[in-house]
Amino acid sequence: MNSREELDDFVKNGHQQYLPHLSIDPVIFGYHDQQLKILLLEWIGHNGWGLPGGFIQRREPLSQAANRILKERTGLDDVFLQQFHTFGDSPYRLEDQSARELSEKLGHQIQDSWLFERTLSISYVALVDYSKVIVTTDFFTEGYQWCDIREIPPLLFDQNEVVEKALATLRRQLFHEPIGYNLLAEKFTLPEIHALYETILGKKLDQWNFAKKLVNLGIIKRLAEKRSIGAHRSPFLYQFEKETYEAALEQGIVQTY
Amino acid sequence: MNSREELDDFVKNGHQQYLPHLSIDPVIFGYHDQQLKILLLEWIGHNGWGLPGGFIQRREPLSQAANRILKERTGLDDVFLQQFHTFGDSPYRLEDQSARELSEKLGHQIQDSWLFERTLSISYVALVDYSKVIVTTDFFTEGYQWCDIREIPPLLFDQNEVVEKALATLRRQLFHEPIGYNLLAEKFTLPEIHALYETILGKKLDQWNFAKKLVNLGIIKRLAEKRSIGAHRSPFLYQFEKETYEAALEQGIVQTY
DNA sequence: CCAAAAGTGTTATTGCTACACCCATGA
DNA sequence: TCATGGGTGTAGCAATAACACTTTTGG
Repeated sequence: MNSREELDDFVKNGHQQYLPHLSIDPVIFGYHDQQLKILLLEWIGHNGWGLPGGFIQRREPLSQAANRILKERTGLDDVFLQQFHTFGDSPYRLEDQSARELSEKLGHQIQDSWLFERTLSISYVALVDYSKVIVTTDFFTEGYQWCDIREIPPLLFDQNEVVEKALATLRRQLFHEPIGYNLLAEKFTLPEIHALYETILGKKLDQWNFAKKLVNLGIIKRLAEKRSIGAHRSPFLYQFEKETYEAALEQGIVQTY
Repeated sequence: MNSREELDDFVKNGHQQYLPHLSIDPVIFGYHDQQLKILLLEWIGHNGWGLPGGFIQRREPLSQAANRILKERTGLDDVFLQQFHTFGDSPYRLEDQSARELSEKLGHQIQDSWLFERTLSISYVALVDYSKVIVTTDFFTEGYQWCDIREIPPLLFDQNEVVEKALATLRRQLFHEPIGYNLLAEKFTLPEIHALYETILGKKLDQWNFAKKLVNLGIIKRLAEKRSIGAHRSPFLYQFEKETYEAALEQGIVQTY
């Protein structure tokens, strides 16, 4: 996967397998232990951090490509993954400079490559448990970090803007879908989901009101069981209400006048 | 613009000017006189209706391309236009069949064209006053209709799904932005904007509650003036609050827990 | 003065916020 | 029995929905 020959071939002939001018760039949020981070990859040459990305195979459905790319980088399947915007305005994306720089870093002297052409970025948000992720870097990257969302460094191209919009999307979705699906165990306690929401939203939420709202909206329901957590009162267990949520997905939010 | 030579050239060499594999397909909603319609174009050969569309010039920013395409078809500038999804999953979009059919209809025998390749569709919603529109068809279309949204016929490719999602987007936006901006005069009456909202949402709204909410949200404000409308009480005039709305645009909807 | 259109008021209900308070548990 | 974390109640306020009511206007 990483030999120089394969890389050369990818740079020169990748467009036979992949659609040119398009990339999929997922912003992968990782939650664990009340911390929210995003996955950044280090470009070869140590000159900058950027989002993971990938290309769409010529006959591969778009959403399948997004899932494949997520799996290639994280090893994970079946997580929250949602398209949120296609970026094609930034001046950075209009210049071939970016890919040319990359070429220099690689030590290649390639003048023509599909990678040097203008590329629009179809962006997705993903949300995973980063303690379960095994990161695999790609051709152009050789290191990674899970970076706290409050400490994001300047990224390549226009990706800081992409990350911002991704976070806004994630926060909005929180109110309309059971996003914690793959972050919490099948049965979870109120304090657990409460911490998750607080961390993603970046603010304190009243426990009681929070619980009442989630239950009222029909997103979660309380079970009869409790969990023993040692030296304290045993919390009830909850589950996501999958039917309610899927119905809500159909309709979207129905605000009324 | 419509000669056979030009068309031939476009089919054969258009990819030198435009990005292949990508199209912009705006769903153009037209409102007038309490009717909501969408613009459909008739494919050459009278075999089906579809959405207007266009391609992105190689060095043209995406949003500029969307605006250009809207202007080319409708003659209008500066209207509500918003990207909502990039479609790349439908089986129709994966087959080259679609463009090949088109070629047959054109009477051409072209075997290879960038137009025959897989194309992802970056879709936009637009909202215009259809009484102000002068429709111009493109290379591949030769007729048009403003079709009531309740009577949409089967469309080409996966475009029925696109239209549905567009309408959902439009209805959602209604609560977050002063969408009527280009549909109503600068100063308008409550009954006018009320009718607009009812028509777009497809349901009755209580006048009084509606007005109170819009004013509370700070989207519109009442002026001191009234308009004389003949044999009835003179309604007050209102204006959009542009500052409030642009601030709201930045933040998105801030739901709280 | 009447019909139609526009605008106003009022109430019941719901939901949200912000607290204060009580319970369970093992050290 | 105490510290800690978990769960409950409620009062006050704001938003909402439904509906009845009043005002304006030209004919």
